Amino acid sequence: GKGRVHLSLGCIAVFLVSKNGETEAVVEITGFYLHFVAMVTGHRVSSQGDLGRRFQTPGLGCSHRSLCICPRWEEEKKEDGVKWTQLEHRGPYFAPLYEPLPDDVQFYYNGKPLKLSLATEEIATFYAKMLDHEYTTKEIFQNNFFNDWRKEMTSDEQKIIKDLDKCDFREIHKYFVDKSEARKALSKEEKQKLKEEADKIQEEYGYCILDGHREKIGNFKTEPPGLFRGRGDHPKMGMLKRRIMPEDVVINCSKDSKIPEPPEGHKWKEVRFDNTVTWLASWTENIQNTLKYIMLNPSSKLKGEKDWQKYEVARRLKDVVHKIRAQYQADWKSKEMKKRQRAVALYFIDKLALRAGNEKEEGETADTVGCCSLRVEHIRLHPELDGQEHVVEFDFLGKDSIRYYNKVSVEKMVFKNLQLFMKNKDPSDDLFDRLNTSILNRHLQSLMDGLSAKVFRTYNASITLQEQLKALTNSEDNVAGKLLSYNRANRAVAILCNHQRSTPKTFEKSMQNLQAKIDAKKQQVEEAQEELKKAEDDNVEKKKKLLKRLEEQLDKLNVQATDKEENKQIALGTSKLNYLDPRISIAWCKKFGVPIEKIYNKTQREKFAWAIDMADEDFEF
DNA sequence: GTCCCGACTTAGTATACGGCCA
DNA sequence: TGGCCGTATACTAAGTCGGGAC
Repeated sequence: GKGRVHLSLGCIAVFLVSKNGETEAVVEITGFYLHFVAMVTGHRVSSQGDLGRRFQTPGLGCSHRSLCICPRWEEEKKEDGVKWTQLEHRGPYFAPLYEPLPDDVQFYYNGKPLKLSLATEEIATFYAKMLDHEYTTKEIFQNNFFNDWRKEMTSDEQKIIKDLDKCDFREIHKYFVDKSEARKALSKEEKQKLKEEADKIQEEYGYCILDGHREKIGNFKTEPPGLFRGRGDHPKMGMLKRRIMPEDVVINCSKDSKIPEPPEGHKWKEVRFDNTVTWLASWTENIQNTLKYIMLNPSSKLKGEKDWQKYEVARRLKDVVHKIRAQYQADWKSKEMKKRQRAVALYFIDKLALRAGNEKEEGETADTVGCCSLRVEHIRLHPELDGQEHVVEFDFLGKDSIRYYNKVSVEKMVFKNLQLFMKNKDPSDDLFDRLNTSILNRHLQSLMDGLSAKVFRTYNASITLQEQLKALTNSEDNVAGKLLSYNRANRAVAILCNHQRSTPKTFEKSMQNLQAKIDAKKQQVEEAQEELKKAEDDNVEKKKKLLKRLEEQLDKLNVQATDKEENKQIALGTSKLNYLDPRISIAWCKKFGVPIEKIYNKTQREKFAWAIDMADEDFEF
């Protein structure tokens, strides 16, 4: 035919069958691989490859047995903004109800046991569970908790419990510690039973049917009540997060589907049939008064296509980025202050992969900033520093209160502009006082369809990976060596995007373990060398072989240690999952003979199924 | 232009799981 | 077989961004 058909692993034959003047791709398969790209007709197929059809494991509503060729209506392009034509699900799975403490587990006030009402007791257990967490030592946390707790007390309790310092939760705390120990110590059979129960819930509530396919839901459980744990210096830490009731929940599904039943004796807040959104249920949480949603798992077609689209936008940026850079450089000299600020901010976003930086409501969240919301106090200007000219020193808290610290040598014009922007301002004033994210994004949109600040992060992350892989991979290396190169390329991106993690608690110990292994291996290598020297003629080859194997093993361990050390405080996962076009990695795997499983685990392979189907070794971002 | 909100992506950490070794 | 350890998954907070009201 006119199009190309991509064959996936396990695919043994493709037929094009004409039926009623329309052609269908019929795919015969072997083994388990049920993901395909095949082009069902009526569809334009570009040589780069449309996403095409990903055939899926058949689910409810699908009559095909071994693979699923969707009914025609699904092939039709949906109207603008329409996300689905059919959506059926069971509604959320609610957090288990509170189980009262046994009578022998007591709360003490001022040294005396005090029996609490059920509601008061439940909230007390939230605090008790967190007793050995650093949170409970913070004054804001304690105050917020105590305030909210008192609100839920009976008036009698309110009269007695007036001082958190006089509250003794230790017995309750111990009860929960013991309980979790007991859970761990359960026999194999008991654990198995628990697992089966969880699987049953997953099976019942964890999937929905979307346009004829059974799709996995991302978060099908409502969030249990507890104490809010914000990140960083959060003014609301310790506040009570209420229990979500069916009466709080809005259900979204299709009109003609089986509408989920609320739990007995309850009703939904609302049932709506909105096919322009992708969520299945929503509720308003009480801490920030914002909406929370139940949505699909990243493995779903809906999410996959969106993800693919995101990378396609970033690839389009690649074509125009030179022009955009030239323009913002020219704008550094603009007569309009507004334009200059926009141009400098965009330069930061492009060069340093900063986030856009929306305004935040003061006092409602931790004080964090992004590019547009930078304040004067967040940068320091050094005309000269460590032998470099025009150095900008950044020091601020970004998303999740992760510190961004960086010293960057910038163009002279940028430096001068920054001096200008900071003139006559207080440290707490906005650096870019004539700019915000909506102005910036409106401008970006005018430069390229679909362009916004975050696209630069995606683009720069992906292009960096591609370049680093090219620079670092040595085709002579063994798989372990190639993987080290991959991790280093990945790490370059994580550093660019400032993806950090706290050093794992077990880091030192596991490093020691690894070092011990290395030492032991070294010893073995030395011994093998001795043996080889002493070996008789007919034994030399054998000894050589052994030595070689040991040396390779030692090599591998050393590589592991290097990798581990370099990764100590850097989180690779976030960029891998959200910023790096998976087709780059897949192409690299194919080109250098590295199994994809070495790069992506099962969940990640499911998420990136679209890319695994699509990318061949020549893929270029 | 500003403010607000809804929908969606991106983020780090806590915990569960499962394989390996003594 | 039980405990240890590294990895995978669960969890949910915290961003981005566009659209509508004013």
